[in-house]
This record gives sequence, C-alpha cells and structure tokens, in this order.
Amino acid sequence: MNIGEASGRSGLPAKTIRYYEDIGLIRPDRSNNGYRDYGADDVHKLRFLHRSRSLGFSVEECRQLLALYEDKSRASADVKDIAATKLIEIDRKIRELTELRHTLEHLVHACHGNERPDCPILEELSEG
Amino acid sequence: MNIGEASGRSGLPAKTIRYYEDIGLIRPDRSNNGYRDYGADDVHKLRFLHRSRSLGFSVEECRQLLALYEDKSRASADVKDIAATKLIEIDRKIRELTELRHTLEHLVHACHGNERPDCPILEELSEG
DNA sequence: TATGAACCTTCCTGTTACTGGAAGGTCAAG
DNA sequence: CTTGACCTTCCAGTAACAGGAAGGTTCATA
Repeated sequence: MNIGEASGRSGLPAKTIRYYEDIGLIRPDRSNNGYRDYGADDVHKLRFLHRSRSLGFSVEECRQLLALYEDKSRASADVKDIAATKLIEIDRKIRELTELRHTLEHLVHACHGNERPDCPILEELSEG
Repeated sequence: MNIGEASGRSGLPAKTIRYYEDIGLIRPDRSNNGYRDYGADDVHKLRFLHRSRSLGFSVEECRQLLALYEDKSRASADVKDIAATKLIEIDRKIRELTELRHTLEHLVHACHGNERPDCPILEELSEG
C-alpha cells in the first residue's frame, strides 16, 4: 500500500512516516514508480511506534523497544526496565507541574485583574 | 559587571543570557574592551526572565510579561489573562500525564520481568 | 485525448530554547 | 612573559517533526 493508506491505518502523518524512515526506524519496499510500498508488518510497526510515542517514550526509546520487540530472545526484564524508568520520569514531571500550578494559581488569585497598574504577579516575578 | 557575574547573580548561564540578547529581550551596555556590561536593572530583568521561564512561560510569553512589567500604564488584567491561560494549559498537561502514568503503571505491573521472552508491555504496544 | 484532482517524490527551511565548540581577543597574577 | 580565566563572534547541533516548493504519477472525467 502507498504511504497515504499506511498513514490512515497507523494514525501517523505521512510526513512523520517519512521521517521515521529517514532516521532508520522502518524500511518499506519501493514500487516500480518509486512510491513507498508498505506491507501489513510495516503498518504493525508504525502502530507500535505511534502508541509508544503517545505513551511518552522518546524516539530513541522507541527504537530500543522496537529492537526488543523484534528480538525473540530478549528478556521481558529489559522492556520492564525501560518502562519503569519512564514511569519515574513521569512522576517527577507531574510533581513539578503540580507545584507550578499551585504557585501560578496563588498568583492569579492574588491579582485583582483590573485597570490599575499594580499587579502581584509581576511583583512576585520580579522578586522571587 | 561582566556576563559572568550577571550569570551568577541571575542564575542564568552566560550562553542563555547572550541568546536572550540575540532575540532582543535585553540590551546591555558595552565596555571599551567590547565586553557586555550589565547594570543592576539588567540583572533584575534577567532574574525576572529566569523565574518566569521556570514557571512554565514560553520565551514569547516572557517577552510580553517583560513589556507589561516595563509599561507603567498597563492593566493588571492583561497579566492575569496570560497567567490564567497558562494555568489551564498546565492543568491539561497534568491530566494527560496522569492518564499516561496509569497506563504505564498497569503495564509495568503486568510484566513479570524475567528471562522469558513474552512481555505484556510489548504485546500491548503492538496491539493497542 | 486532454485535463484536472489527488496522490506521490525529494529537498530545503523553520520551529523552540538553548548548548557546545572553535578561533581568537583581554586581563590580572606570578 | 606566560599562564589561565575570562570574554568575544560565529557556526553547528539538538528533538521531532511541519510546511512548502518543484515536479512526477495515476486515475477519472469531459
């Protein structure tokens, strides 16, 4: 199938699929007219990539996961390590954002938001 | 003062300070030897930038905040709008990350993480 | 048969917010 | 006088694509 259909079936934009080929994540066949030609297994990989990316794995992590996925002799512990490390990162991000949220909420509530020039938000930003 | 001291006082790397000058956020004087020469107000602005960036404002938003900060006639409502919009964004990010966290945690717990090749994480990634 | 739309191709640039490094000038101390 | 710590400019690279130009292919339709 052409890239348009592979895009539709995998949920990835054609631009992204070409990019993934550029960086060596997938290698589709070529038709006689020069068009990329994707098989069912290619679409499978593309869906794998789509899902892993949306779960917060970087492209390099996806490359590792894909290699593990294709390696029948790998241990599931290898995969679990990658996922567990990512989980810790996500927890940290959530903590940081929550703290940020509290600070910002405090500032927004403290600001009366009227036509007068004094503003607690700017005051805090310039002093903090 | 030279860029090194301005860096130390503002908490921003010298590279970042030069970058902020490149994109027109600050305009320090120059000494006779060509070195950048920062005053107390420059350091004040740099600290403002540092803090706003760490609160999740983009550089362009910081530019707006800085302009509002320097404009004595601005209304505090303008600032409040920017901060409130950012608050909504942060909430959305937290929600997305939390959902992500649940999915990943589920996967990590489902995986026994041993030497055998079957792995629920990869299975879910390839099917989801 | 011509033509137009809807595909596809490669290549180049731009995005965000910096970071790293090369090549070279300046300054204070020993 | 040289060494080391500063400083300067400029160029390239990062992550993960997105947008667009210029042009080839295919298919349906007038």
